Amino acid sequence: MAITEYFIRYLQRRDEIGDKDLARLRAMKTEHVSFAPGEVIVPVERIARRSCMMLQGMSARSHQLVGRPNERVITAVHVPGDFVDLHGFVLAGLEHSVVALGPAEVEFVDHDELIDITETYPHLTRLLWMATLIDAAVHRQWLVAAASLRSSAHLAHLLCEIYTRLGAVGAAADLQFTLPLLQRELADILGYSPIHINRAVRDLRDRGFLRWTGTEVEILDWAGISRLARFDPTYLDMEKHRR
Amino acid sequence: MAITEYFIRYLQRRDEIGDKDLARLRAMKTEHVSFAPGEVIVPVERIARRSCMMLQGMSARSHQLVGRPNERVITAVHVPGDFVDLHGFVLAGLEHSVVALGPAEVEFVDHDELIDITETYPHLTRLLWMATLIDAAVHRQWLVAAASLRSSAHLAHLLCEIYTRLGAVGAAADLQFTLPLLQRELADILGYSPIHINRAVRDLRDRGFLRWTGTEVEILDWAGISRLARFDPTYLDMEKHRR
DNA sequence: CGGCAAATTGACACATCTCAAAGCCTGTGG
DNA sequence: CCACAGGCTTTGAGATGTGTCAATTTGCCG
Repeated sequence: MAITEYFIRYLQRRDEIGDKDLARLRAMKTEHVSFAPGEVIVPVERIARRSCMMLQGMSARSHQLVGRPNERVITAVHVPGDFVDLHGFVLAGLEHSVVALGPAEVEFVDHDELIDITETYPHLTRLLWMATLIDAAVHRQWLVAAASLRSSAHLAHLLCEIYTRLGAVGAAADLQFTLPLLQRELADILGYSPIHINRAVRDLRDRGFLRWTGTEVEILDWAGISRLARFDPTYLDMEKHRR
Repeated sequence: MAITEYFIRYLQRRDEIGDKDLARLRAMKTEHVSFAPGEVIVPVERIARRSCMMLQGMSARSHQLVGRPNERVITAVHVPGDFVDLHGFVLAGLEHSVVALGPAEVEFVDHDELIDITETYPHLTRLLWMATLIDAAVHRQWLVAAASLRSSAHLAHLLCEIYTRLGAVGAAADLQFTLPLLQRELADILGYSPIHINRAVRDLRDRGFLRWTGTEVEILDWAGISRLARFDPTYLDMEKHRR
């Protein structure tokens, strides 16, 4: 199996990749696996031996709350092209699990491959590093959104971000996309109760910002919704730049 | 000027550093600069040419809200030993500024030094990468805390984290530390109004968890306060581990 | 001693949570 | 083809946490 072309697009959007680096990427051995909605893709573990890239569908980093077995917090959502738990390669392990949101397909990569890359391909190493830093920038933006936006605007921000990230790798266009998330999952992501999420969805619908039936979302007024969310994609670092 | 020994302690706590790597670290040229409370240490900029390490005092990553000039959100707090804006080396720039909290001293490092390290010292590179990933793990934990804790517990979590991080580099002990933060700054960090922060501080005091006068904090009941905050330092990744 | 910024307190408004119930899809089995 | 079951979505009403505004007190520094 070969590495997902989505991830190569993710990188090429942000920097030039030399022929040798590209060849090394394409030579990475990966294992393709499919998951049903809600399945655990990567469990909490102290020592990880492989990491996974998102190929189809979406996944989430899920933090179980101690002493409250029915509650969890989702701190990241991943779309095709994301190297989901690349950080598990450098950290001592993951303090969260990765779960499928809707049906999902991923490619697992052995850490042996990553060690080889970091020993011999410095520029490629910086690009992998970059991918984890963009995740961190997204975390920061979520903190900003949580502290500064009310529920409807907060939800709007998430929608703007996901659409932009899908669009960046060619997985969405024309202001339409598939969002395989239950309202309960949106609640875990944004830190509200499911009931409040429902009201926020209705609010965005009532304002004419979007159509949303089942898992299909169509944004009707991008200018309006991104203004409400104060969405500025700079943090996604999507410009080409020498790294 | 030589690199801060605090940062070396930060790394050595988490992995063995070979003699060559250590020598390379100590050979890094740095520029020592002091800042007054509230001063901008690193402005928002599209292309950074150097990064800074915290030497004394504290600093914060401050996000200015567009259209609301008097509001900001703080997404990270840095203590001695932290490589504050190392991520600016790999990203196209910073989407936030770094400001001094109280009087602060930092060491600036040219990115030329970091390029050299990433080209020639793979293990040291992974350790620098690790430092940025621990910052990201802290971001995630802040997201979890924001979504799952009420104000007093949320404030308690911040105090537990800062004390633990200070202790990890030998900058605090005996459950006492200096916290050079105004209540207004705590509000920007935790996403509450300054008035509500005040109530949370009083609550923690009233419960007998701590003494807090001016910038001096003394924790009287570590077990109690860390239970309230559901504080588990695993995310700080403070165990030795081959990276 | 005076002045100013920060910390503290009170009262009320608003956002969000919880509990409870009703409506709506979708898959399944008769 | 219909009836049912189960999970998800939607709605309502009251409780709680937090924000805002206004005023007072404290503490520091000139």
